[in-house]
Amino acid sequence: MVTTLERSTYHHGDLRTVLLSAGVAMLEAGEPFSLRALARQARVSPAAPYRHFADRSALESALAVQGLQDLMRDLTQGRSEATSSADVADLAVRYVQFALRRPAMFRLMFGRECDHQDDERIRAATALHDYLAAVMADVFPDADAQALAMAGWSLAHGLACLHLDGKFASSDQSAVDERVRSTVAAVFPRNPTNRTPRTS
Amino acid sequence: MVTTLERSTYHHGDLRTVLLSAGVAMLEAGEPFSLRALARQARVSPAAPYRHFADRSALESALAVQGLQDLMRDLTQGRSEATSSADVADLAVRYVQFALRRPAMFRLMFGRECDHQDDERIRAATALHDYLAAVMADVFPDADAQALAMAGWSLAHGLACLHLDGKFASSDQSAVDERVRSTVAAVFPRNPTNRTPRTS
DNA sequence: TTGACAAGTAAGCAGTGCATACATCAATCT
DNA sequence: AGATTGATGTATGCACTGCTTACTTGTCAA
Repeated sequence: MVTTLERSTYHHGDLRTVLLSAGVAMLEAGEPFSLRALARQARVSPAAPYRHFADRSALESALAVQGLQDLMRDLTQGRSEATSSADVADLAVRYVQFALRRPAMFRLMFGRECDHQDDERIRAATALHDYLAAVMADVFPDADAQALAMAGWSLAHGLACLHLDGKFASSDQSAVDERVRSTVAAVFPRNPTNRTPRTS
Repeated sequence: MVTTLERSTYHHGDLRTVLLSAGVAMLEAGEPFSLRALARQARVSPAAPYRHFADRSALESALAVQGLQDLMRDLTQGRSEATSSADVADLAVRYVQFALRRPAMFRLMFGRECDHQDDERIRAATALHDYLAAVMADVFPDADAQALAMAGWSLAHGLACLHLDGKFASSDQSAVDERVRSTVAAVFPRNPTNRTPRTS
């Protein structure tokens, strides 16, 4: 007997969302992530999750969507409409902070080949890219916002990965922040014209 | 019976290097990588590799060292001493090409937390960073080479990861190259003074 | 020659993803 | 009301994984 079921009803109620939130918690805690462990935590048989997710990668994809939305929230919250050159560095700092604070989730989101058929996932990733491009268009109105968005995202992503990997000594939290900020400043030009927020 | 041993000698001869090169080949081929599969390919019992590697992660670390050295070779070869701003973009292109050409190896090298005790691995990574810093010092003699090296590496790494992940449509090889080049150009300043090669 | 040691093997553990067959419940349609 | 049916969970088992322990085999040096 693999699980002692103390549940009164046969049906779980809302297994899918329970699995997802348990999965998030499991990634947060850094525990080894597996379908069986998840089922165990939900007090459900090892095969039950397959009623809600085609396979392991589908579950991972769903978790990745959650992560992308969380990341998006981290990036957007607390930012007013006014944008300056320093805001770009702030975004990078938040991005790296997310990766270091939730390494397992970050790796799940980016460290494997993802399911490109998953509409929700594509939407979440696209939203992130679009937001970045909008910020860039605000800050650098005379430059190619798409190219800058790609550069900014790539730079932040690379910083996050390399820090996660320990390629750069990441002793202190604030030290990392400072390094990210100065790295971004090294390649991103100063805000040329401090415009008012765009009206559109 | 898990393996039919047609080997004449009991001892394999040079199992360690055979395992390593078989591992590289396996990553290249995109086959699922496992210790047992490796042992199978070397026509050796599943426990034999443990004579040469403490555990799976030690083997992976050794493979990652090979990958880092290969990457270093890709980056350094064909580059003359003369350095211009475009050379920086070239390095990024080569970096991304490496990742796209050998995705499994690239993920092995960077996609997991690595063993920071492995001296050889640290040395390989440091060599890469130092090389980059030297190039930056050549191309931008008036700037902070360390910061630029970090920015350059992060940018290239981020581009590689995001392309691998399919975050940017990577239809054509040359299209990817062009995009990488333009992205780097978007944030890296033009070469201020086209100096002669440094003499030191 | 022999004894120590390195380098293999055999067998088995716990854990994994996944497939199949079966049990149970809840809602729907006569 | 009562039968049917589909969704949801269970039981069981397969092939595979990393890893450990105990054993065997060959090599080399004293």
